[in-house]
This record gives sequence, structure tokens and C-alpha cells, in this order.
Amino acid sequence: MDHSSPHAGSGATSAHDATRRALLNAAADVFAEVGFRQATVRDICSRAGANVAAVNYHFGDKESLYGEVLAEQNRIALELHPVPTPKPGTPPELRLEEFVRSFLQRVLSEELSARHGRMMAREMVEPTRALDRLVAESIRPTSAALFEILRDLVGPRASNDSLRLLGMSVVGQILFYCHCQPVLQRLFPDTPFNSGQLEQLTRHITDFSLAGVRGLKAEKADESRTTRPKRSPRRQPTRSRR
Amino acid sequence: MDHSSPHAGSGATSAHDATRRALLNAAADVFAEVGFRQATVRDICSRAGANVAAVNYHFGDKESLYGEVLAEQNRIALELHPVPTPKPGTPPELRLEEFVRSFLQRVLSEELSARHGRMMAREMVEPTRALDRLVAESIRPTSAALFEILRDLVGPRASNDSLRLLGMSVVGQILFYCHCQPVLQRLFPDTPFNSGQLEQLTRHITDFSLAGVRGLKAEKADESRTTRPKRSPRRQPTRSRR
DNA sequence: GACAAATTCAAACACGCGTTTAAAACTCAT
DNA sequence: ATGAGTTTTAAACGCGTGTTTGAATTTGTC
Repeated sequence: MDHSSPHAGSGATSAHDATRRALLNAAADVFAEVGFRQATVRDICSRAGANVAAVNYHFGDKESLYGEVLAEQNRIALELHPVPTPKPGTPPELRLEEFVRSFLQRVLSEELSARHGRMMAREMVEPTRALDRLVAESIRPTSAALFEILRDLVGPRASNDSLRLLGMSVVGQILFYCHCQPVLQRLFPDTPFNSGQLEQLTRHITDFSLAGVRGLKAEKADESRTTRPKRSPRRQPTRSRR
Repeated sequence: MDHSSPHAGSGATSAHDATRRALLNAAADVFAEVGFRQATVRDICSRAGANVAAVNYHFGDKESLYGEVLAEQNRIALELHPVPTPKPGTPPELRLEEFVRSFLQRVLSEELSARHGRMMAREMVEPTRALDRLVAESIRPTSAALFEILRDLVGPRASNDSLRLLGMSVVGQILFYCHCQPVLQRLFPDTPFNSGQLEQLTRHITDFSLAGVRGLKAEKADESRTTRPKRSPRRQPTRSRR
């Protein structure tokens, strides 16, 4: 009656964690394909060649398995394409490019888009309890690294609000390809965005963003010189017809 | 036994489509809150003050109801904030601003973010069979309108690939706030992105994107003059450590 | 007011889900 | 070889799901 289920530690080096690994692998595929709620432990166990009860025996329940899968995929992605920590003195333009490149590789590269990328996308739009851990362990540090680059790019006088907006513009461009793949496939059936041209994407997003940042800097400087901004005064928008 | 269920036409003007409307309303809330698969017809009917069988009687099945809800919310959003059709002669800069503003209002405005915005976000990341209709009726025309603006912005010499990349950069910035709200709430708990500052967002995204487009135009011109681009030659990236 | 059609209702059906259970199979130091 | 401890197994449990059913009720028309 007391199985003393080994749900916690992972120190045991016996042959039993072969099925543990098989479960983690199968679960990563299934969770990425159909999401946490739509995934069934029967499907996972079947793909792992294990009994239906295996998930509960090895992980306690489906949600704990999901948490471990998410954490592991996140760890793998960060090991393959870590958030760059460039040597001091690297110009912020280059640091931004490396940041964008590693980010894109983490969510879109051949090896990672099917699992990590899709799981992240799902978790952002339809969060589970695992999102908090993901934000703390991965998203917040990444965000901090980006803000450091942007701070160096626009100078110390930029407000936190401006920096946030800039960061969103950069990350938004990246995640778009992760979140909207089903739409992109339908809109441009013969233009694959998934793989291969990550380098082209990196260059476009970096250049576009650098130009955007410079534009904002110029506008700010313009505003500080003349009270009236160059274009589009701060007025109410022309309300859409009707 | 033969109820001749009225699943198709909507011409009947009897009092019975009061429950039809109640169902559509309740379903819009539920589908937006928890998604199509996680939603239960029991919850929907309960909120609509109707019997469990009401969905099947009035709409055939859950999926047809979902399709009608999605189409209606889309129609409402496009009526409230249509894709702008500016008078001829309007400079493309202003047309881009109006495009961004209407797009943001459609997915993030107080009245629409809870329903239309969330349903769209879910449908993009976790598509149902309804996505094809959505792409055909709404997303493709919107995309075409954006490309027309961008074409006027960068000139007729821009390649289709460049235009596509630019469009993604613009739309990515917009949809980011729609897709990543759970993450944003955790990252910046005391900075609401949802409502109110849509105008600030509009201005930022427009300015950022206009600067980005100008930057790309300048770079292109630069490349056509000298064979060697100004920075970052087309080389392999410095492979991340390990 | 009566009658046929349309609509609502409570109840049940059939199925898939995560999880539990207790026995069987396996492992391995002694 | 033995037997305690670990892992796997087949079967079942309990519950929630979308849907169906046939009777009850309401509605619209003459």
C-alpha cells in the first residue's frame, strides 16, 4: 500500500529511469503537439511504450510531468542557444544582433521549434501553473539582458517606459513567427518561415529594430530642441468612420 | 422524432432566437475565457439560462456554435474599428498610423479585447477548423491592406520578400500585446498594457516601424551604390559557445 | 379555444479522461 | 535460491464530457 513513490529526487541511477526518460520524451512531443489539457496520459504512455499507470507512478500526476517536461525543454534550449553574454566593450548593435539570433534559434531552430517553441507559445497564450516558474527562470533574465542592450543603445536618459516599449517591439517581432505559424502557413503557403532562413530573419529584425531605435532617439532629440514634434502632434486620432 | 432543427437559416423572426442570442453571448464569453476545447456546453447553457440541449437544438453541435461565435465577434470588431480605407492622396505614413491604430483597437480595446482579441489569439496558436474562414474573410484582406501601405512607403522596387518581412515586423509588434498578456502581467505587474494607452502604443509602433522602414530603404540604397554593405557582411554568425 | 408545430426540459447514453488498485513480474544483495 | 523492495501490468473506478431522447410545454394560427 505504501509504494513510497519516487516522485521527487532524481538521484536513483537504477535501470528504471529508462522509462522515466521515455516518458519525458514522449510527453514533450505530445504536449508540444496538442497542449497540456488536450494531451492524454494514455497517448503519452503508449508512445513511451509504457503502461497507463506509468505517469502517475513516476511523476505523481499529469501536471507534474508537464512541469518537468517544460523545465527540461527550457534547459535544453538555453544550453543549445544561451542568452549571449558578450565580452565587455562589444558595441550594443552587435549585442542586439546576437540577442535576436539566439532568441530566434531558441524558439524556431529545427531542433527546438517543434518542442520548446510550441510549448512556450502555448504557455503564453493559455498559461498553466507552470508559467510562473518559466517567467522567473527564463523570461525575466532574458528580458533583463535585452533591456541592458537597449539602455546602452538609446543612452541613459531614456525613460523606463520608452525602454519597455522598445523591448516589446523587438520581442514582438521575434515571437510573431512562433505564435502565428498556422496563420503564416495559410497566408503564404509556399514561403516557409520555420527553418533555414533564421539568419535572414535575424538580420532583418536586428536592422529594423536598430533603425527603429535610432528613429526614436532622433525624435526625442528633436522634441527636446523644439517644443513642437516633427510630425503628428499629440492629438486625438481621427475617429474611424461612423 | 423529426424536429427539423433550424440549424441553417436565420430568417425566423420568432421569439425563439432570444435564447439563440443568449447562447451566442454566453458562448462568446466562455470560448474567449477558456478556449474552444476547454469550454463546456453545460457552462455555456447555464450562463445563457438555457437547457443543456439548447446548443444542439439551435446550432447542431458545439463546433458550429463556435464557428458562428467567431464569425460574429469578427464582424463586430470590423464594424467597430474597420480596416481604414483612406481617401486617395493620403500619405502612406498617416495610412500606416491609422492601420496600426485600428488593428490595436480591434484586438486590445476595452470592448473587444476580452472576446475578439482573446479568441483570435487562441485561434492562431491553437487553430480549429474555423481558422481557414478567419484567414480568408479577415486576415488576408487586412494583410493586403498593410502591404499596399508598405509598398507605397518603400517604393515599387522593393522585393516581395522584403515587404513580407516588413509586414511581419509591424504586425508582430501589434499582436505581441495580444498574445503575451499573461507574461506581461507577470513581468510588469504594475504596468497595465491592456487598455487606455492604446494611443501611446499606436504612436510608438507607428514611429518605430516608420523608422525601421526608412532604415531598410537607406540600407538598400547603400547596398546598390557600394557592393559591400555598410555593416555586418553576409557571413556565418559566431556560433554560440560549446 | 383547439390544434399542429416549434421549443424547452429532465434524464439518460456512450464515451474518454486521469487516477487508483492489487496482483504479477522483475531486480538484486545476501 | 531466496525474499524484500521496486517496477510493471491489466482492470477498474469515478467523473465530466458532448450528444440524444421522448415527453412536456409554449407558440402561432385559424
